[in-house]
Amino acid sequence: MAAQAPAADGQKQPITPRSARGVRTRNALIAAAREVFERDGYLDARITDISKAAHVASGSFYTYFNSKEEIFRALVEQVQEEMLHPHLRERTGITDPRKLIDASNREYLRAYRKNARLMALFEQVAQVDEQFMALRIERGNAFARRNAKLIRTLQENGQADTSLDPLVTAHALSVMVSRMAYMVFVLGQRIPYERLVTTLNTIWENGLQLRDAQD
Amino acid sequence: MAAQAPAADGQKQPITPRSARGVRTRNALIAAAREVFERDGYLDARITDISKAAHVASGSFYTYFNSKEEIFRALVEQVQEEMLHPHLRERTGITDPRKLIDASNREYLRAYRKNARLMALFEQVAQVDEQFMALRIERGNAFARRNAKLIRTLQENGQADTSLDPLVTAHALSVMVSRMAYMVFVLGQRIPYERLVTTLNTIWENGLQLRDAQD
Amino acid sequence: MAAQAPAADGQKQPITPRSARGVRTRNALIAAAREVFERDGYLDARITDISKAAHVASGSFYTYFNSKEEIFRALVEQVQEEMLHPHLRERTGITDPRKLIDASNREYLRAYRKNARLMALFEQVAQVDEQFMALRIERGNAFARRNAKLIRTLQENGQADTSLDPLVTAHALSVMVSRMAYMVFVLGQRIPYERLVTTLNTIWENGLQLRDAQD
Amino acid sequence: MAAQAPAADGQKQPITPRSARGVRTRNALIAAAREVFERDGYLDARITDISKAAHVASGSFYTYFNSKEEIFRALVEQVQEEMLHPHLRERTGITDPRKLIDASNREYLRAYRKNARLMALFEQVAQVDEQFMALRIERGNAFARRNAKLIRTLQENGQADTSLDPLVTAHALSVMVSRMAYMVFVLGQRIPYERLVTTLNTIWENGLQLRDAQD
DNA sequence: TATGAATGAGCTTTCATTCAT
DNA sequence: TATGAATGAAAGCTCATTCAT
Repeated sequence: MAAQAPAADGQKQPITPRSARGVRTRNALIAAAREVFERDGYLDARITDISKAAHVASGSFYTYFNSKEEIFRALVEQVQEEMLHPHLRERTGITDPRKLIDASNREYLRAYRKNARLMALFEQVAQVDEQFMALRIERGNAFARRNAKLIRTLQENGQADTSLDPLVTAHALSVMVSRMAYMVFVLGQRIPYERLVTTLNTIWENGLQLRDAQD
Repeated sequence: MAAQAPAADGQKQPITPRSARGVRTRNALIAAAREVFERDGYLDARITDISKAAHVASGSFYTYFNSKEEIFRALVEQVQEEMLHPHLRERTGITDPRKLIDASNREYLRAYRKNARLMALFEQVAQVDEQFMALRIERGNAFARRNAKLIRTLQENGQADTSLDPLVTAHALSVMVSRMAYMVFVLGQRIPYERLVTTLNTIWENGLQLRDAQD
Repeated sequence: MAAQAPAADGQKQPITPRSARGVRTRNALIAAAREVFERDGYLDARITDISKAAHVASGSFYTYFNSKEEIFRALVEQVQEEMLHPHLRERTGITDPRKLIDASNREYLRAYRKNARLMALFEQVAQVDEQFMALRIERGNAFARRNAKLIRTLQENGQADTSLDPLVTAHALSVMVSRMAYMVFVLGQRIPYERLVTTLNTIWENGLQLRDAQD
Repeated sequence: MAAQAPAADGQKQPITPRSARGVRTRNALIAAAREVFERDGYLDARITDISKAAHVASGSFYTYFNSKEEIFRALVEQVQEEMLHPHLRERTGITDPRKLIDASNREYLRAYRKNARLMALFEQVAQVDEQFMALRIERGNAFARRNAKLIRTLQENGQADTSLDPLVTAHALSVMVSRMAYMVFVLGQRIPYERLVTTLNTIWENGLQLRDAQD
């Protein structure tokens, strides 16, 4: 009958801010975290520095977060809201596979380039934090499943190589794109943007042996 | 604290063992490092633990290495000797592109699977140590350049899609394979081995639009 | 170990206390440092012991200082404020050279005796820390220059041996006094105080061949 | 009846070399110690470095010495033999006080300058090693007693100021000379050599109010 | 809520000294 | 005697986390 259980499960007290000031402080901390993480890397970022960057006393950090992991997760959530779009097909109505592939790749690469420092950070954290790694894996799987469905449809329509395993293929083509994005935008491999897009598009299309519908 | 400069004759002391016993100890340390790194991860590995695993006193570590980085590098060098093979084509005499692709992918995936924990470790360290990352990039570039040359030849012989940029394509197909290896053997994505090989082979072949020589 | 450079914004963290409590702690550390330095000597003093003597945790030391050198320098500064007096002549109005010499020597020896342990410490640190040695040299030079001026005036008035180089003489007579102070008050050479003063006075006077103004 | 007691008093076994090789090694170590001490300072000198400089295995050090102190003492002894001269008066037959003072000061300053690095070292070690400090004190006292005797004689002959305490005066004039030598030859105070000698001579003579014998 | 100082576990690193060969 | 590696006690220093105000 208790409307609100008293949160307490042995942990401390990370608050959900009640006052406007609290909200501001919490947001300042998240913004500062992003700044410090991107500048120093996740591992070298000290909680102290985050507080300092947020112009907040070092102890105040613990009013809202229990650890570096926790604020990182908060940061990820916030960023995700910004980066999350409804699915391309639904959004744009594109049905031509070639156009869909092109649009997807372009959208992905553009977003990656724009948030390159953040993506580098995610890559780093995945190597360090198992939970975050698990999150990425799950996200990758979901994405691959979606693409697998598309491939399967194309195969059924006689538009794609039926010898390919849809799910494995979806994984392979996805990691190819994301890894190239990493190589170019994070590691700085010098490949002109348009050539990158075109090449990836072509490998997708060739790889699937995409052809126009038989109808 | 020191009135005078610290004797400075370059670096510290790490020696190359002169006695048989020294060689044994150094090797024991490297073996222990591998064990500890694979078990605890690079970041959580403590020098103390490496010494302990090698059954030597903590200070003995510093007889041969100055830091975790340094012993890691020594480990990499040692492993590389084991893993380094002459190039496949030269070694096997295979010239048929399909067979070459198949043989390459099989060899790579087999080696990756066999050393999966080590590869996971490398992935982690690359995120943490700039020098090591640079090393991998350079190695990746060299590998891609070799493959690009092969692709260019195929294009010239009319055996491959000439609209593809050879170097970018080489990079893309390489990262696809290596990243899938990571996904399967390190992250544990459940994909049957043979299906993995076949799918990757097919994407390579399709991707390049490989066809038999014209003549 | 760090992939990125360590945040680098110059030095480390040593802060100037903002709160009253902070001031107290910092002072407690300096007082403890003096205690430990005088007891164990500069070299054998461990930072741990200073913290212990100040009744703070070992890490608290680093809130205010980065090293033993640094706290030593803070100690010196604090002591200097206590020991610094305006110049004797200005202060007392004494003009008779004999009286001035007597007053100077007495004042110096009294202060030295009072702070003997500290002076011993300074002597030790000068042998160990180049910066501190440099400081003392400069101070000695300034003192000698002042005395040299006095000597030059006396020579011009026909009250002192004109064959003497004023600056070298000033140095020589100064080190004589300070070194005798060290010998007696630090090393424990048993010379009655009054005899010490009288002898040094006489050597000064004789040494300069001091005589009454000719007028 | 035991002709040779077995040395053992709980300490280890520092040997007096029996073989020619042993003598050579021991001497090489002492020479190397001097080199390293002068280069790095006493405190920063590591036993390891001394062995290295002597081209001897690190463990061999302990065949001849138990510690840094011990080899330092051996070094001092060896150096002393080189630097020890019979007393000036006996040696030269000089009796004129002025000439004697001049000869003494010149000899002292020349030797100091020649061995400046070593003298700097002694100064440093005295601040660190009580036994060595005691040694220097005793040596200084002996020297002062000798000079005091000379002063007393001069006073009795009416050639020196009888108001001076001979022993304190001897100390004071001695430390003046030795400290000026330190200042010039170790600390690098720029005073021309001849001016230094002359000034010190004059202060001695004036200080004692030296005059020709009355007879 | 905010502040900023205090805490102390945890790891690194050095080197004098020992010891098996 | 000589060798050169092994040992391990001692400090140093960092920073996440706590806490009194």
